[in-house]
Amino acid sequence: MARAATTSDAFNAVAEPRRRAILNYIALQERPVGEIVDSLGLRQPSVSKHLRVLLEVGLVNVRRDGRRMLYRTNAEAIRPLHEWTETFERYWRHQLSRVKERAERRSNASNDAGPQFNPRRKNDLDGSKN
Amino acid sequence: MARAATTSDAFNAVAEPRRRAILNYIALQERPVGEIVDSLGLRQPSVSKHLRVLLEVGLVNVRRDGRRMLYRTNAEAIRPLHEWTETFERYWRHQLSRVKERAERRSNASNDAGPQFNPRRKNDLDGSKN
DNA sequence: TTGACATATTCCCATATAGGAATGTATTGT
DNA sequence: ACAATACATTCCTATATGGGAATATGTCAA
Repeated sequence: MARAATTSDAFNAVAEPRRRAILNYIALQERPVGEIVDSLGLRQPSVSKHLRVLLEVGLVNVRRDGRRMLYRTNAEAIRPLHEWTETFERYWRHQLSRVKERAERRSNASNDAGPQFNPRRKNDLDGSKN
Repeated sequence: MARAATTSDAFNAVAEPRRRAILNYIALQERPVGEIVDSLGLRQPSVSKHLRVLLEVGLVNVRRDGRRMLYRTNAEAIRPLHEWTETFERYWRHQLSRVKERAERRSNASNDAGPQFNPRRKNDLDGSKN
């Protein structure tokens, strides 16, 4: 299977940084595509495509105004993300102290797992086969 | 260009629902991989791969305990997501009322853009030569 | 050492991008 | 009708995925 579609939910849709930038930009006021293009320095087709994704997952609303299309963030659709992240809020409150403890212990003995992320290098230099 | 790597940041990493499930599961207590596998009903290699992604973006920590690897959510890494979504909180506070207004206006006249998402069907049935 | 247990990694592949370029469509003004 | 404006869509392509299956790696126990 491949990665889930960007249009499958808000989580996937906002994974793309430009889409977040767009959402930020049109959160307060509805804006025509052209303004988004100019303000964010993206190409027009690119913006249209991003807006399409955002529209499909309900993260923005549109309204036509003459030849222009006015888009605006639908903040309500961001709420699920907010709520999911919120469930972790109480954990990081507690963890701040715990991290400090670790750092201090580390200055003495070394009984931990070492670097958090230290994968075997892809091209190792020793002569091991494979 | 293709989509950004799942390991490029927390936003991309948590776009995958199973990774969120894992983060939820190991938020309170560190757990060995096998428990995650059993509890979430996923395959072991799959869980290992997801944990690898989460580890690369700092969303989990690991520690070895004998033959087992104990993983735990690093809530601190979720904070950026929380903060980003938080900036929209004040918007949905205001929008609840606005949505209601719309719905009411809709019962009378129809001056809006119609359905929010109503794309041209992919395989149209009329004889138009594309 | 050997075997069992716990995890990690590799290989293969169908699928979904996101950008660039080109083109299509809708709306307005003349 | 026609040109201009504002967007949307299509086509193409390099790239990254996530699952399945198989295999590798690491650790403990006898």
